[in-house]
Amino acid sequence: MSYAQYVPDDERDELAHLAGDLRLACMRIARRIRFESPSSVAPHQFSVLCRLADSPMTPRQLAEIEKVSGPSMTRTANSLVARGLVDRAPDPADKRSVTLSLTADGTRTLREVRREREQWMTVRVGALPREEQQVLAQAAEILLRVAAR
Amino acid sequence: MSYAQYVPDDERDELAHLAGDLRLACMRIARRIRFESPSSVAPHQFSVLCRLADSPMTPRQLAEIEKVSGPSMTRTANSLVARGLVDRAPDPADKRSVTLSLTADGTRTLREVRREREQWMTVRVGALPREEQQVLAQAAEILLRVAAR
DNA sequence: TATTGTTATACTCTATAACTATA
DNA sequence: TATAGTTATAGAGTATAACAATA
Repeated sequence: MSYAQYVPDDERDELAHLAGDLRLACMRIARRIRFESPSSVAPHQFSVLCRLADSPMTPRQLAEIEKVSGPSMTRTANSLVARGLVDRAPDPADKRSVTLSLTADGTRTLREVRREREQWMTVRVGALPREEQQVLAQAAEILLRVAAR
Repeated sequence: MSYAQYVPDDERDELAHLAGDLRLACMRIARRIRFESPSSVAPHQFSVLCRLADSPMTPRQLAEIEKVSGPSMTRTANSLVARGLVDRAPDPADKRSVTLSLTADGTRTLREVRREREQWMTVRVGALPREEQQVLAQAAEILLRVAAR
């Protein structure tokens, strides 16, 4: 833990305050986007579609990344396959394994859902003055790095 | 919708891009904080504790704010009352109504959970260079306003 | 008659344990 | 024997409909 090292009290307070504000803002925004962007795919389904958009994967890989159990991922995958958004193909090399991938319909649906969700943020950021948008542009780059750590 | 007015194409693209990045960053951060801050209270319980920390409320008010049904809120409140984090008191003026409020234990638990969640962000923001922390400090203030819109 | 809250019931997503097929 | 995936079953969360008590 990097807090063993000496940091003046007021700087630590400032950092804690900044971290607290950022966490609160991110969680509130995420919550409102989830609530206020009515979507045809549930959050856990959306996550899976996003992963599969990066690359096709096995159920096991998806379960590990999404931190859910194997049976849960089977269920989620089943619902997406049933809706025609995901394709389940047997692996020719290893007959125990299957590969999940987005269908054309899945790709289109994912794009639509993303656009709906972005709409929430676009409306609000668009209403801000130019200078604040520029601050957010710098912050967005930093926050994406933070999210990836 | 404010997009009826004329905005040059490249500015609109920039805005869409900024909004997209911000949404992605906020949702990823929120997701990781939820996943990686193992807490004894589930997300929906945490939300209710936060609301009750602001002020005592009836189940109906909570259900409306949290956008869940009455019976769902009854269930959530029951679990929190059973754990001693929330107190359910009959309203002397209107005998149909009850008032939910945090117990001392509930207040303490809420404070602990918040600290755990802030820890995730504190570690990562603390690792950034001074200049980036200053950008985030400006951004935090703006984002809190955005979250409140 | 309208409102507050609860109970009854059902659906979804989650998990663990047991099972099948393949390596 | 170990691994990939599914099926079986149960536990929480959600919802709607029906009910009780009170206004």
